[in-house]
Amino acid sequence: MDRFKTHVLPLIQDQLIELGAGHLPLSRMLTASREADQGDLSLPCFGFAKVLGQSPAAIADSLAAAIPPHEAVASVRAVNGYLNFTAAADWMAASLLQQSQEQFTTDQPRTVLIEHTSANPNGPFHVGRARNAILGDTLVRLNRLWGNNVTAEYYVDDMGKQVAVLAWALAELTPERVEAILEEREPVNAQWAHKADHQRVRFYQAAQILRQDEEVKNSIEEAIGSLVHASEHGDENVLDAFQAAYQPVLDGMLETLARLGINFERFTKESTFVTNGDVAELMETLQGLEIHGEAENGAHFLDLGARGLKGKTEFFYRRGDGSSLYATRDIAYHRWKWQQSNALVNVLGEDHKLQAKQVGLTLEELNERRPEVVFYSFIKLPEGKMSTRRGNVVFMDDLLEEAQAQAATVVRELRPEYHEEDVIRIAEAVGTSAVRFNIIKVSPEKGFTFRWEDALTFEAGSAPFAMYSHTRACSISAKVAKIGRPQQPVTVPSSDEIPEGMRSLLRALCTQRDVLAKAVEEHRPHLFAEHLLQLANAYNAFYRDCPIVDGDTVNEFYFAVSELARERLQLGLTGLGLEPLQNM
RNA sequence: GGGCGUGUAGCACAGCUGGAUAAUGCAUCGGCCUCCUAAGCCGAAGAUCGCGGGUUCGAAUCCUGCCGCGCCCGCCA
Repeated sequence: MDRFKTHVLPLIQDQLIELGAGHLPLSRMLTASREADQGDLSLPCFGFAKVLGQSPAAIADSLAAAIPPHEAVASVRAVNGYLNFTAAADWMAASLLQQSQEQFTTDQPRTVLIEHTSANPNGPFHVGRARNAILGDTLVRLNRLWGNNVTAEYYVDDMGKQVAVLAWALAELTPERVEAILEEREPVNAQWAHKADHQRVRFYQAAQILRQDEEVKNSIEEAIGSLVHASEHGDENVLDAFQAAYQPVLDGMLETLARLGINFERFTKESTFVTNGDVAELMETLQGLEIHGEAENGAHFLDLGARGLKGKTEFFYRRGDGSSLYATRDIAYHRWKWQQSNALVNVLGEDHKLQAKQVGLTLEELNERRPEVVFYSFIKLPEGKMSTRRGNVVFMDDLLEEAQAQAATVVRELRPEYHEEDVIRIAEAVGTSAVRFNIIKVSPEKGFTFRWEDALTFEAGSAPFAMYSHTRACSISAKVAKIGRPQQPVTVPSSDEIPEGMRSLLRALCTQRDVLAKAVEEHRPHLFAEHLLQLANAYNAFYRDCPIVDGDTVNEFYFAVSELARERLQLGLTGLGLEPLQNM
């Protein structure tokens, strides 16, 4: 509706200048109407009352009377001090049918580096980690849809304690010992027994249990501590051993993510910045800063209280032994990232808020910009927080398998005529899409409790609902293709010949681009998800009210609108990582 | 204790850069398959917007106090 606004704005502006209120920020005041029956754009006239010395209702009335007719405007009405504009259906249809691809994407594309997921490679991907990956990948997709040039990057934590624990366990424990330690827990799901992430996490979990054991914990701690120490000083043998330990796990995790349609262009290892000297150079630079401080044992910190940080203001970036900390490496990483891209977006769990603030303030201290960060609240289970260490998790592999199975049950029931291979293909698309949508439709800062019954809903308000509208459009498309008829130009009928069911569809099609722009600029994919449901819903009303094929005759105008909607539904589904099936 | 976030119908959730009758889905109740796929459509009922104060012509939205929940406050990652 931004295009509608560009037509309406000058019409009002001229009248306001005449009335003597031309200086007010009209563009900001003219906003989308809240209810569909109010129109498309509304101008509250309360703000003019004081300046003009008249009641809002009187101002709205006189504006309504003075606005000249315009092809884009169906009606201007004054209601309760509001001036409501309704877009003309024929104008919407005509401008939508003319719009080219270039007009849909941004005219100022950015180069954006989006870092997301970056989960420690110590075990299978679980639902608790999924919000990051799904949020991040959706941001990647929406940015691309908007015309931005995007790199999706996974920052591999290849030198921390978690990897050290994994490497230690793989070197020191036998499979038999591991299973003996874990006998209280559920065994590995046989279906995933071949996947290294599921195999190796057992070693990790066993080690975590041993680390609690009074008899051996000291010696283990010492062994792991020396591994961590060596990795932080860039010991290549240790780093190689770490990589040998985690790479198969990471590969397993990526296999899971790929099933959800999530892929990365680049993997950057944390240790890179230690071995190439960036971290050492960074620490030297930080030492020269005005806010630098040193503790008794030789550890270094910055006093970020001087830069507005509240609470604990000392930010330690160097240990007493001279080694770096995770945040220090993260700063080096960010300086490197700024050389790759002119916009940085990070997707982080809310537990990283303080850390991100420290990194951001330090980057500013170094005359770099801070990245844009999208924080999300954790996904918990009804029983509580998920944890790989404790083993109370829902693995993504299990969830996707279950989703597919449930979807297959539905398909078999609804479409008994389908062949089994089609059932599986459709069920896979429906299952993975439903899982993604269930998570992406909720705004990230909201706490999220994972429930099987929510994740596996295929009704209105879910991914399959939107996918279903798309298949309806596809089947019309196929039906029309089969009829085969001479190509003729589409003529848009006058507004009063356009049924109500089509109006809501035209409106939804008109607002899609505005919503995409907002979702991308504000990093809020759920807005776009919400809109896709609206679009699908509007398509269903159109489908009901506007029969396209009647025997051998095709209503060309309806068909053109249906085709546009089909393309836009497909675009919306793809943008959210949902699979646009032809039939389901 | 301090910082950040969150609290909206039975459940889940949108709206939060102030504006009209607080949107949507599930669940509940009723209607629609000789008709382009009913994973759909139409309708009904359901909300002291956590509680108290304040600012404003106008507050779910802004400020403030309290209460509940989450995360953080490591020379861990």
